[in-house]
Amino acid sequence: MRGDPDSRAVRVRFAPSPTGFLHVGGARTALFNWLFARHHGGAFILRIEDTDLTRSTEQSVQTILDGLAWLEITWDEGPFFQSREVEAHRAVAKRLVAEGKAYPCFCSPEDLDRKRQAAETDGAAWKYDRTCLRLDSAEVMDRLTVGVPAAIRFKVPEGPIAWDDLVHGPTTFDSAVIEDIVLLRSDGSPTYNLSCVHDDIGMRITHVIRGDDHISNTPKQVLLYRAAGVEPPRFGHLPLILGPDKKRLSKRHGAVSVTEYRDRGILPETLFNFLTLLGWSPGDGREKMTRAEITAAFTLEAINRKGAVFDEQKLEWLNSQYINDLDPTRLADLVRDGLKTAGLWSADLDTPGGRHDWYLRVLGTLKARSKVIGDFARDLRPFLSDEFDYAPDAVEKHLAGAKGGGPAAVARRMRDLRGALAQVGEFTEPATEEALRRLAESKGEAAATYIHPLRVALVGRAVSPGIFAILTLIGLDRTIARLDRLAGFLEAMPAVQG
RNA sequence: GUCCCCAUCGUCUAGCCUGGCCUAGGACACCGCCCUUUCAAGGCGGUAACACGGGUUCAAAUCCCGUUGGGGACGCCA
Repeated sequence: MRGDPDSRAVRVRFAPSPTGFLHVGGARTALFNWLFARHHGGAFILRIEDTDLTRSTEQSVQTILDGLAWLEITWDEGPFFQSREVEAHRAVAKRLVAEGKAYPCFCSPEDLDRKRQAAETDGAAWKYDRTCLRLDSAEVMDRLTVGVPAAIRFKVPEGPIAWDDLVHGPTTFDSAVIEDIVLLRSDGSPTYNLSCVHDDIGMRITHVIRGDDHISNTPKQVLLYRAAGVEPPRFGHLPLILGPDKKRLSKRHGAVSVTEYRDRGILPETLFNFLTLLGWSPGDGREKMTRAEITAAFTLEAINRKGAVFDEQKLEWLNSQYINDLDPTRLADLVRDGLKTAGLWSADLDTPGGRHDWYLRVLGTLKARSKVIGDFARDLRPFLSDEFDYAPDAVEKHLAGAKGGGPAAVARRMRDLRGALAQVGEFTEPATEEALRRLAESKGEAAATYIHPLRVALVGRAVSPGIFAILTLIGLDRTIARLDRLAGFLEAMPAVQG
């Protein structure tokens, strides 16, 4: 009931201020609006709230647009720029003054700051003291004609303010705790609450869905709707996204911008799905869902009232699931840039007939254990280049360790293995596996004592996909070369170790 | 400080509106076992929560009140 849209077609908006990047919190707000619109076949409108000219930048607008596009949160109308409506906003403020619902305020920001600070040291709550409301009209005229800078304040009427929140249910404020809202700054520029209400009316917004941090703005806006003689839209306040310390997610928690997650190798479908699960669930236990499934299941009444901690580990888990589902061609597209910066890229990886098919097979074996796209540049190195280091933990565990009998014993096994592998007719997984196992058996040793050092020789690490898959992907010649390189390394080891 | 919001495993949540099916279900993480070739992946299993106190009721995680705790807002920012 709470969330059911009435007979009017649903019209919602996302209204970011372009003063930085697209924050995941903002993205989630956009997402829920988008989902609500799509679920009800309504319109999703994008409005850029750039009324703070000193902080708004064109670059930030672009970043926000890019972030939304990347997440495929598409808008039906806009982007509209709030700054274009400035004249209309001023007219509204002037009309309110004429109607006696607002008044000029000559208090300087410095004066107000001083009073605020004084109140704070007294431990008292600060609220504008209406100094300028008490001015007689002659005094006001005098100051205005002399050109004393004046802001316009809305005269907050007495009485309770209530609305039925789409998420929280009935919510009430006493107007006694609300100070007279500044509508126009002394330089004549409109402020947030005025602009927001005016534009929402103009755009015929039916549901305002935004973060919990806006709850205290809502009574002010309800007042402005009343003053305009317009029925307010429905309001729904989303719980905040929190950091691990349960405080509002912010930069000090690490990555918070959509772009950072993209650059780190989180897939857009992952972030979309994950953000959706922060404060909402379909109620039937499903977690990994397509956007169509999410859209179909989405309702506002299923939204939680409690803030949700952004769990990076779960995000990466979800991402690993999505990576595993990726088709090889798209995966190759996603990995390409990372390979280029790592200097591992060559055109024949993309050329059918070149190493393309082989490359796709390599990607296929690696993807099951990858959490982020960035993992691939690291894991692909031993396949695309002969230049890679032996990881210290792998050296210690499988080359130097007493378990393998020390470097000399390892060297002997690898020498034998080199010979055995060279004898293999067809260099396939079963054939190489059989050769290795037969060798180990003939020596009365565990296959693992051959496999581990071999892995270090081939990829330089203690972890990898199945060793025989790697072996065949790397091929006989390069395997031999790598075993030789390992032999040299082992020989030098005692000296290196001191 | 004032106002507002919130309260189920460490985390995301199901259940709450319409009390009984809840000795509270799922997922991430963690631990163990299996598979095995190490880690991972996969399979199986385990540890782990109704903040507290009153009340209503035959019966409360679910309804009411209070306490405590947490968060947010208190701008001529949006």
